[in-house]
Amino acid sequence: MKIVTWNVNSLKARKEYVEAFLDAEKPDILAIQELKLETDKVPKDIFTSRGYHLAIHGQKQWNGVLIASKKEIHDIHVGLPEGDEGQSRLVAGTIEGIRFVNLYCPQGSEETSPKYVYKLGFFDALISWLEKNHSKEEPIMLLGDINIAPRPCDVYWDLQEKPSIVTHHPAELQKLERLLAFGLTDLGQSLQEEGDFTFFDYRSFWDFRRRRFRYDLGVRIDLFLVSDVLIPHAKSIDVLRTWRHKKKGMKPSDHVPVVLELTPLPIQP
DNA sequence: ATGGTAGCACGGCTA
Repeated sequence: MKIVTWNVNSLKARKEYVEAFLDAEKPDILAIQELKLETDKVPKDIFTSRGYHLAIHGQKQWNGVLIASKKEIHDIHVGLPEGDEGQSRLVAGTIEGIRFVNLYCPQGSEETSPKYVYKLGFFDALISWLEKNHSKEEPIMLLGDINIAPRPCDVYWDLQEKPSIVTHHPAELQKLERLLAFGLTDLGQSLQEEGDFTFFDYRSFWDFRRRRFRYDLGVRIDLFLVSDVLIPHAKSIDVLRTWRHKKKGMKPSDHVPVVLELTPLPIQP
C-alpha cells in the first residue's frame, strides 16, 4: 500500500498539480491538508474519475482535510470536538482494517500568540479524543501536517541560538510526547535520514527568507504516527522532492508529498 | 537588516 500525506496549500490552486500527481504516483491512499475549500466545492471528480473513494472535511478559505482511497472508506468521522473551535482539521476513516486519522494541526504563529494557546489546546483535545475513541491495540495511523518537528535534527536552524521557535518548542514537544505516549511511533525517525525535511518555509524572520528549498532550509513536520501493530508493516518512507518543483508551469505546494510504503494487514475473518 | 512569497478574496489574515 502506497500511503501519501501532502499539504497542498489550496486544492483549488493545486487541482491540476494534484491530478498530475495522482496519474504519476498512483497512491492507494492520499491524505491531503489545507484544501481551503468547502466540502461541496471540492473537485471530487478528479478523484472519483480515477477510482478513489473520498472522506472530506472542508472549510472555506482556510484549513480543510480529505482522504482519497482506492479501497472503500468506512466509519468516517470529521472534526475534533472541544479542540478545533470549528476549524476543519481532522478527518478519519477505516480502510482495509486500519484507522486513518488525517490531521492538519494548527501552526501556532508565535509563542506569545493566542494561536499558540489554540495549538497547545488542540493537542490536548486530540489526546483526549484518542483515549476516548481508540485503543493503542488497534491498527491506527495518525498522518498529516502535524506542525511539530520532533527532534533537533528535524529543523534546520541552530537550536543553541533559537531553542524556543514554534514547531520545535518545549511546550509543544511536551504535547507530542504525550500524544506518542498513547502508544504511537513516529515512523520517520527510523525510516528517514536526518535532515530529510518535508516543508520549506517562505516567511517569518529575515534569516528564514528565500531560497530555503534550494538551500535545504526546512523542517520535518509531515509525519506518520502509528500504533505498534503497524510498525512491522512499514517498509519505507520517501519524500518526493521532485513534486516540490514546478511542473509544466504549475506551481508546487510549499510541502513535499511524503510516501509511506506499508504492507497490508492480514484479512480479518 | 522588518523585507520578502503564496493563497484567499479584495483588505487583511494565515501560513
